[in-house]
Amino acid sequence: MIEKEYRATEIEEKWVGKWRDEMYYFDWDSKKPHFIIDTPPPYPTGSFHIGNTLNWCYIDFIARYKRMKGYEVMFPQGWDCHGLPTEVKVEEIHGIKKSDVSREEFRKLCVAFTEENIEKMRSVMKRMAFSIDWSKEYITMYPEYFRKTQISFVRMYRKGLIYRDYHPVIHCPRCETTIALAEIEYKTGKTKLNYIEFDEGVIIATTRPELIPACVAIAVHPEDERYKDSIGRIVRVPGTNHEVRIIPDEEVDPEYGTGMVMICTFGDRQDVKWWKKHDLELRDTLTRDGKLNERAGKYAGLTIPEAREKILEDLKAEGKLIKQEDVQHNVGLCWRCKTPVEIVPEEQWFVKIEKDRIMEAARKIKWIPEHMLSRLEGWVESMEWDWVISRQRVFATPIPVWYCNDCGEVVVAKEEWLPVDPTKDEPPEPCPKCGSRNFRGEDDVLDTWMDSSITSLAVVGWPDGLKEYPTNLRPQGHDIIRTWAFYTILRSIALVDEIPWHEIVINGMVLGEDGRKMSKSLGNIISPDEVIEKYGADALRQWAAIGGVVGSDVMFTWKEIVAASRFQQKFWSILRFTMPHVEGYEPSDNDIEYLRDVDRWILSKLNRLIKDVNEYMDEYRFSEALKAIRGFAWYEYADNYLEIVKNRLYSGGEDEKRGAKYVLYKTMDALIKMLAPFTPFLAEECWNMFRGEGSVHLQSYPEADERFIDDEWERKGELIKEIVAAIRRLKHDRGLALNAPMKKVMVYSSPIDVRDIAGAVNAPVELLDSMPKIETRVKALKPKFGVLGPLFRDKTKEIVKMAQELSDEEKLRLVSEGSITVDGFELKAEWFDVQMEKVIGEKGVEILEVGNAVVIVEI
RNA sequence: GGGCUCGUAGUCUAGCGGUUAUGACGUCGCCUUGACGAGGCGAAGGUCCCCGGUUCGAAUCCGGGCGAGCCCA
Repeated sequence: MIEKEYRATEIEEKWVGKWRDEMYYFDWDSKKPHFIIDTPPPYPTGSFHIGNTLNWCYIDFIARYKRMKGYEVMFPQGWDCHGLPTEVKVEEIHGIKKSDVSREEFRKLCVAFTEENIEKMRSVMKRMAFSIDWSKEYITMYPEYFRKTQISFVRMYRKGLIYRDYHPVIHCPRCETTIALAEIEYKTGKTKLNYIEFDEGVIIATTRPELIPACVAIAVHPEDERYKDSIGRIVRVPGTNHEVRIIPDEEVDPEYGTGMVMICTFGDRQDVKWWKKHDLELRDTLTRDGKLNERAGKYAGLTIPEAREKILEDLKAEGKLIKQEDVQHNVGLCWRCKTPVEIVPEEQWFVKIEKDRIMEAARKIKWIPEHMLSRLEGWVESMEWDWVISRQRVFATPIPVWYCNDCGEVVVAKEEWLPVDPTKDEPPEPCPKCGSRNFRGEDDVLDTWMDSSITSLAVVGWPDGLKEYPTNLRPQGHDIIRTWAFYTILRSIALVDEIPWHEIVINGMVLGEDGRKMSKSLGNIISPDEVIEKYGADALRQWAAIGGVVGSDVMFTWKEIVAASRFQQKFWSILRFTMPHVEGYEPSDNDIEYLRDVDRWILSKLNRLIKDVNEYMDEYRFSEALKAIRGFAWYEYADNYLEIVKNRLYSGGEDEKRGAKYVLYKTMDALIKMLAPFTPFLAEECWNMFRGEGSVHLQSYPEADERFIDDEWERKGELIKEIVAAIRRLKHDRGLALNAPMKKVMVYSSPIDVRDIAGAVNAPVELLDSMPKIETRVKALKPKFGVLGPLFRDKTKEIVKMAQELSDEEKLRLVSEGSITVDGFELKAEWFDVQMEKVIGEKGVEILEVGNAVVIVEI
């Protein structure tokens, strides 16, 4: 006997323990068509969050579906390990700064920390039943992988796609180190906006007078009438012999200060933008410890605050400081020491961005949803400079380059030397230019996106033989179209001149129950573990499928989880009902002749469902697929079909049962299989009960059997269903139990099989050849004493008696005509509550109209 | 500020030129029917954001407005 309750969490844990990883291993030699997925390698934060869950659910639905459709599916899993957050976390945990220990030592701590985090996330992924091929796992911080990153660097360098140049970086003058954008803290403060005269009619406003020696241009808005004539003019920078030009730019705000702005290298990020855009000269006036250098002339050697004071003093003396006003401004501070950060130019490594080639490739890829391509398009068009790939950090892939200390030659590693860490390894050959063995290793490292943008190549064996390319599918979030998707396309065409994948499926973000993005500060975060613990992984997977269209943001709601787990219980009940009836039954086409109208009807509906679901799955429309399956199982199959055939199954003869058993078997088989990609645990448990052997996940996906799809059968079945529903409604309205027996049911309609109606409504049913004569009779006239009393006082009783003594014919006339005159007295219908009834012969009946059929019920 | 997406019942959502606008949750009645009360049978609930246009016909297409969200500055 099957248990009444479906205990999701218990059953799920059982299967997590039983399933073997080998079920999902990808075999290169398989003759089946291959389907290769370029799975996102998440950052190992230690927690697999609900956003990841949504993304991986989509991938798993696809992977499981494609496997059942006969594909050899590769669902690999990688980990994108390098990066600042881990460095910060490791410093926190060990109470150190990365400069306190050797690079090697610090790296080791990061690796150990990351390994722990990966393990935590892996266990959630296994608990979620993601059908990952763990034998294909890659971890970007390990030499096997970062060798690939380094090879990609070397190859692109040799192709002229990577070069070295000056580029601004953010620098903390106190820590004397470069920091990342993410490491800046912003603080609002007050400062003075200084109006400074450079030349007659050229007054600029600046909050950074100490950077005047770094001024390389002056900008005005091209439409600004005040300065139209000044454009192109050359002026001398005060306190220097340096001359700069006045240039036009739309981004100058004419309302701020004088509408004339000094561009210096570099005061802020806007300066960097202008510097690039107008191809301006570079005047670096700061030393790395926060002082002015020799380019600042007489101010050289002063600290930034000292220089500011001195310069203002001098300008004032010359009468060039026109006025000063208080303004609010945002100042960027080093997150560690709270010193204001500076932007300084440093030599950096770049990857060339070839916009046209990238867009040409992007357009060859199928984007789902389509409009996501425009996000990439807009991004590519707006890019202002090449991709800076060097970072001043430790935990990352080393740049495989040395500099010759004797002749300055840049020595890029040969591929066979890789992997390598130039901060500790020497190149195996002397300097090719001067023969020196005296090198300085590059201590900048690579941007993490350099690791993760070759995943599509790495999963198919590159660079040690590219087994198959492009891959089939990239699934990822829309938040990283401009990064991960963009960089992967760029690198794929740069390295192998081919698109990375045929299709890209974009998932949305997960919103909290309040409809806002999940965040710690809003306190609306839900962790997958919490949901799994309460309702199990299948319920969470159903939420992911049904929550929304692929690509749109999806809200997390507990009620959706509850609805999902209710469906699981319902499906379990269906199985529980089915099992005793199909015990020992083997389906055979010979049983088709025993099918009755309702059997044909539900089989047609089932096969239509199979057809639709195949289509939805092919188009990644998971919510429609699962909705269709759930709707059919619950409302068509359970509520209607099973209710109708129940009686035949319990009380019918052996031959009568065969048609129903055939349906039960075929339906159960198809439904379990179609649920398998969505609810792998429930499906497996049901399969195990139903078939007793094998795994549902190794079965073929149901294909529609066109023989059974038939509009005519559906119309007949639909009519039977409607008739049963109408009779059940009648019983309900009369306060009768739904299985209460009735005297007789007569059906006048096009020919249908009424046998199953009899069982379902518990009454003999007769199909009529002709419409019987139905008459209407007044069943009762109930006097309204509230009306009669005031009118007739003591005569009331006589009136009532008179009415009741009317013949059937007279009563009918009273009702239809509104009054009748008896012995000269006019009786009015409005004095009575009238109850009518339909009669055939002498028997009172109920007449129900169902579509074109008439149903006559004798209760 | 730029780009993209979205405004449909109390809430969330489907439909994206043509029947009575889909479903879920919630609300309100009735019912322990031999799988399921986490169930069954029924009911109420909508200016399909606003204004214009195209069309025989617009929730659906186009333009404008208002509002929300996401990504990037």
